[in-house]
Amino acid sequence: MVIMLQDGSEVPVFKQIRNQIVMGISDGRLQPGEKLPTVRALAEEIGINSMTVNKAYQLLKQEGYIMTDRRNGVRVRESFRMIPELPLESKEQLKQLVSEARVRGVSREEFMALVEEYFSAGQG
Amino acid sequence: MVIMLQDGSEVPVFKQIRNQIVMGISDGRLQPGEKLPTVRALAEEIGINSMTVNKAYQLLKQEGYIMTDRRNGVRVRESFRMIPELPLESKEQLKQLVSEARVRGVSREEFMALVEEYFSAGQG
Amino acid sequence: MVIMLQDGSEVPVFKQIRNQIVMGISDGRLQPGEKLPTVRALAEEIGINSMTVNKAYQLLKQEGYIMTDRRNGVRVRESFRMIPELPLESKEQLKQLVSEARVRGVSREEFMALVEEYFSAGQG
Amino acid sequence: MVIMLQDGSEVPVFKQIRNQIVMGISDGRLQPGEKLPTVRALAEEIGINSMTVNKAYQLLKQEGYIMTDRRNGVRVRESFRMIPELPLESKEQLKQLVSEARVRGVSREEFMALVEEYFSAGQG
DNA sequence: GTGGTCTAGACCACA
DNA sequence: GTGGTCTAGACCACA
Repeated sequence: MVIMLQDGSEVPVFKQIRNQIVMGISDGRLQPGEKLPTVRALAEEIGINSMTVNKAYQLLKQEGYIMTDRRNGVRVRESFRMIPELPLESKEQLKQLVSEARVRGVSREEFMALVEEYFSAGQG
Repeated sequence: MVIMLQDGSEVPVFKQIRNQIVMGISDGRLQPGEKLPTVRALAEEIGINSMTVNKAYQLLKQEGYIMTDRRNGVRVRESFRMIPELPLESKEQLKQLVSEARVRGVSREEFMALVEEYFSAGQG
Repeated sequence: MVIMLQDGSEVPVFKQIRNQIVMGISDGRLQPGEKLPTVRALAEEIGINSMTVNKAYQLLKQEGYIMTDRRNGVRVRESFRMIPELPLESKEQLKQLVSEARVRGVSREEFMALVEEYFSAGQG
Repeated sequence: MVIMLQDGSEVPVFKQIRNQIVMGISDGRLQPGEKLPTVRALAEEIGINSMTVNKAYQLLKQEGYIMTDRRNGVRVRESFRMIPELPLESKEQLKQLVSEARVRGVSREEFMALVEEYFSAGQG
């Protein structure tokens, strides 16, 4: 999976990496148990410092998405055993996005269509 | 409308203010043409630096949600003349939220239900 | 509260800081809502890099013990709303310590006495 | 006795092996004088590098739990001749665990109950 | 000033 | 080689 950094983004680099890996897992480009590039390899590939990759991996590990160990490098977790619910913070973000849509005159249907589209991405 | 700042939030204060005003407009608590408190008044009410409120107002003005004139202070715009579409950045955020939901095992239906709920908030 | 680093310790510096702050909260030397030193101040006081202090604070924040914001600096959280249970990892550690004690011939009573002593430290 | 490695654990493999053997001795699954598998045999059984098993055995030997001789291989010591006291480091760990418990609202009684449970494991 | 991010570079334990 | 830690130093947005 290719990680693409957005250049002028507000989102910090380590968060962008984290986000893209979560998306990769979500749409099936990254399979459970699949090996991720080593900290150094990814750092070199993207052209950033390895501490930054490390930070992204630490975050993903803490969130339960990946596992790191010195024997096997970094791998996507086999099972996520998370509560099947959006975290509160994500709900707040969604609420904000809906507000945004409403104010701008985006209809419920159009918004739903977007959600549909994103939900169907990747593994259908 | 009361602005409530979240204490330990990651979201910067100026952004919180901006977000809550957009939500207020979205759910009808703030009507088109309605007068907003002055920068100084709001700053005092919330107990923060007025530079921060100013920053929020500047952003809202630039986004086309409010307008200021020297005689009438700050008011919600009568009409927004915006393209009825989510900005690209918001779309990206939504995509990320959907990924997050999918990875966590939140179903399309549950996600849709949340969207429904938020869309119906306020002006129903 | 004074943070004391152990020199030759296996425990990484950022973890030592984290541990001592948790102990400080536990025994009442750090009160809910109390202000902690700034990242830079603590770094200088201990004589280490501020990134390391930052790392400790990030961890504490993520665990829900402290709050950081640009207005108020770093503060101990008012309420912890955690599940009143030891995390699995801590239970495993305790199990290991008990094994250690048993093998070495430390009696149940002696072990309990230690626990009592530590439980009574500080706020009695 | 079967050694089970935890996959994504923070605890290094050699330490996991050491810990489990100590627990085995503690709860009676390993008897004084009992023969342990050779380094190579255990390494093969677990599927790891024999250097790692060797490291675990070295540590156990140095701590006085096991002994090796060329003729009889590796065996659990008959008697441990240790001071019946927890090493300082273990005491510090226990102190930290108690802090953790207190901060999280785990009562003295609940903590004691855990200790009881672990003390009673195995040989009752 | 304050927390947060990022880099270049070094070093370490583990495997 | 691999993840992890730490430093010195720079820079940024926010307040």
